[in-house]
Amino acid sequence: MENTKKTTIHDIAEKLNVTASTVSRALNGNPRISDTTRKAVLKTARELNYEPNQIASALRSGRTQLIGMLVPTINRAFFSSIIRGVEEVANSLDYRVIVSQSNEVFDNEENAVKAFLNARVDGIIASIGKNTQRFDHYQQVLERGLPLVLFDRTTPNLQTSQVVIDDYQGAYLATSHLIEQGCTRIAHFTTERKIDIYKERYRGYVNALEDHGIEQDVALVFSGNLQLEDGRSHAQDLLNSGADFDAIFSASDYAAMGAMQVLKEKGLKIPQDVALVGFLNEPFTSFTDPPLTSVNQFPIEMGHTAANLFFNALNSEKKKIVTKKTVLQPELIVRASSLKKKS
Amino acid sequence: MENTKKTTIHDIAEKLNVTASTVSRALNGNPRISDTTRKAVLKTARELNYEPNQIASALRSGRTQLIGMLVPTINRAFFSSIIRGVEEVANSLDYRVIVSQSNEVFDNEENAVKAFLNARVDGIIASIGKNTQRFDHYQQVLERGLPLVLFDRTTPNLQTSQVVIDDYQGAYLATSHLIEQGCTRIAHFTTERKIDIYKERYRGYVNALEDHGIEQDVALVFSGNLQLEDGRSHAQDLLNSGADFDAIFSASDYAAMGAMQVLKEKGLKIPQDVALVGFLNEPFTSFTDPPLTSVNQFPIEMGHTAANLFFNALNSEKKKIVTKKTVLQPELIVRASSLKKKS
DNA sequence: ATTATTTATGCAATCGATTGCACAAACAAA
DNA sequence: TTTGTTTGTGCAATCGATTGCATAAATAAT
Repeated sequence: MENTKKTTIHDIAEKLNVTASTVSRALNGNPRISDTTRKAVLKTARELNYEPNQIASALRSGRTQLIGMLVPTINRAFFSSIIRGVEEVANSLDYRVIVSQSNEVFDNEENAVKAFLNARVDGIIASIGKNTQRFDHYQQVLERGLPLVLFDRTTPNLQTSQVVIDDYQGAYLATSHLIEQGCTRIAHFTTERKIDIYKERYRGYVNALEDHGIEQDVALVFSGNLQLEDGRSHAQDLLNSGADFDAIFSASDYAAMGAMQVLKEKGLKIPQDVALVGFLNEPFTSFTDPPLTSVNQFPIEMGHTAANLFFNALNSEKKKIVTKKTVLQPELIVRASSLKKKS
Repeated sequence: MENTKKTTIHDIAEKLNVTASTVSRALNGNPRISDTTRKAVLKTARELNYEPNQIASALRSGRTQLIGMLVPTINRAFFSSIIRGVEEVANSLDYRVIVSQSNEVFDNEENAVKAFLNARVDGIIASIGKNTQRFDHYQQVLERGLPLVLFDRTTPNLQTSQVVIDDYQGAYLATSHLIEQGCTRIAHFTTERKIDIYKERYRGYVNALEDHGIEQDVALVFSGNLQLEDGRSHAQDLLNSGADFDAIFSASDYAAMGAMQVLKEKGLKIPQDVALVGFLNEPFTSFTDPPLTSVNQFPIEMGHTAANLFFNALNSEKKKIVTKKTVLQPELIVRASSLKKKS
């Protein structure tokens, strides 16, 4: 099997009667190597089918060309798209991406970061788990002088680069849109969880109402886990409460979908009776009936941005590490579920 | 910054007045180390916050504990779920997963495999691109004696372990189900592409008709790219042709969705006028109106299986490499789009 | 022609862990 | 007691590439 013993720089060196140092330098474009030698080395390397051993290189140089990427859930469209975005930038720069998922469990998150460090990744790009309160593991990354970029779910407790979406703005846009469509009694589905993003969405909702001179009615705000089932029960509760409402802005597409189902079951027309807006622009939103208006977070672009911040940090390590917070602007994707007026 | 110079086995050795060899053996559970020494080593390791350098270990031992995973598109539910499945098994065995995507471009696929080899992964798990006709790059993996597991999109040209779904069976189930619902004029959306999976689905469709004594009408078979738009145009063509049909079995959920849209636009009732079944059980299928019957491929389980085959191959390398083809059974998820009878 | 400088390579240590072989000490068998 | 085993460690090479320092050869400066 091991007939094709891998060729090393020593094989090339031997064949050309030079040393491995010379070969190494030639291959790495060191200017102190003569043109003749360089060409000979490259030629022989090709002939012998030489492929550099990145492990050996990594051991000596300390650079593995690996990025550890940690997400809560790999197979959710938002996160897999971000992974995709990161992968695209990383690959173009000859870096590879190792992925792990925390499943929102703190221990998994901690272990994954440790595993990344043991694998000697050159840095980490991560989104924090919902229940994470301690950040020692991330702090360690920074203490080692490695780049750490947080995306979407971040924390002010870590002094490091971040990419987030302007959740406030997304919610503001969504709510304003509903108001422009003539809605005045707009319910909101949110969550009690301590993640900033939901607080921001709530704030955007409240401020948009205010700015349009609509008084907020706290009876129209419902808290839960923002899953499909939560949306269903919130909608039931809304209907049972007898409260007056003509729109729902949900901080999640799933909950919006649950509401859509219940409303349709009760014979209500969307958007005529109740206009509906979700959040995240999940792939399914364009396939519902009616298609669901939502807020696009541009996850692939977010991945690109995260990767760019990563490489910025990686290359500026010499000096002071510059931490930068990038805020991306979301876009409201208007679909039939909220379009009461012909535009 | 580099205050915390990483501790190595030599630091531990020095502190205990033994050699690095002893420390290494103690840490790796070598039985030739005395209990006292082992305990002392472990204690000191903990005290000094020792973390093994996997790169050094990899260089010497030849094992990186890395799996290269190649998919056509990271951010598609089917593939991201498979990644998730692989990650779960790999992480539990202290392996990490590097992901790359080919975007169905041959060059990308070739480069990704090369990059994996340079990173010295311990093996590769991959799904072949749609347009791939040459397999030299994969052949090289095998020649190096590395495990290679193909999933979903495989090829008979490579002698290696594979996991596939029984596409034939999935299509057979889907078609039979439509027949049981009373449909006899069942259209089929497929593609001309040379991938086995679509041929198998077509075969399942044909055989199910046959087995139920229904003559196939080739006028009801449409070929395209199985995207939403293809589904739409096939549906238009079907309607325009004036052909008699009471059901559509599409080899893709997207195309089925396109058809659903057109049929609804034309005022046809689903499933009363036309029953509809898709394939792949995309996340959106449960959110359409009516919800779309589809064939579940159990992607996470497929990932588990692929990972298990991988580790089997990895551990049996000594002897002859056993190549194993695993065929998973799909499940028909019946939803309202095809339910004409109350069950 | 002699000294100074540049240019192109070689030498040898290093990154951190692993491992075959050797060997002293402790113990068992004769 | 003497010989034979077992047990526990050490020695030193090795994995493959990188890199600071030294040096010979070639070229430039005086």
